[in-house]
Amino acid sequence: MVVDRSRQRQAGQPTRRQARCEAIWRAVAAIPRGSVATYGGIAASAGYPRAARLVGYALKTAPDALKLPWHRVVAAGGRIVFAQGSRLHREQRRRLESEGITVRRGRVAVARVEDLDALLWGSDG
DNA sequence: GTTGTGACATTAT
DNA sequence: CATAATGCCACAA
Repeated sequence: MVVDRSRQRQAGQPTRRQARCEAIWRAVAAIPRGSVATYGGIAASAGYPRAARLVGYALKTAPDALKLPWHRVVAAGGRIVFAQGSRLHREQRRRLESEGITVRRGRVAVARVEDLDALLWGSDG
């Protein structure tokens, strides 16, 4: 049995990044309509706690064909990560309000977002 | 191998 | 509430 520490991955196998991105994409796709989740919550739901930044990377590189509900992903405290006035900010706000979620001063008008992403991992929703 | 950066989070000040 | 410092994972130079 050969032991190649430097190149464990076989040719054609998915890279770590790809595997993580796929898990993250699935977690994002699982966000119920009308709810919002945090980057950290998605990372945890995907099985990678503390990988909130990776969620951002995954969303940025996500193929449009997946039609992911990226607008349901907000930062801790329900804040929209995009700068107010930016195109993506208005886009996300518009999509959220389209689902009945109110946005005030760059934040979703949800009492506790943590409770929401908490129901994502544990409860059936 | 080091440094800088990014759709982030947490903690300290 | 605003800033700064760390931690986190992955990528680009």
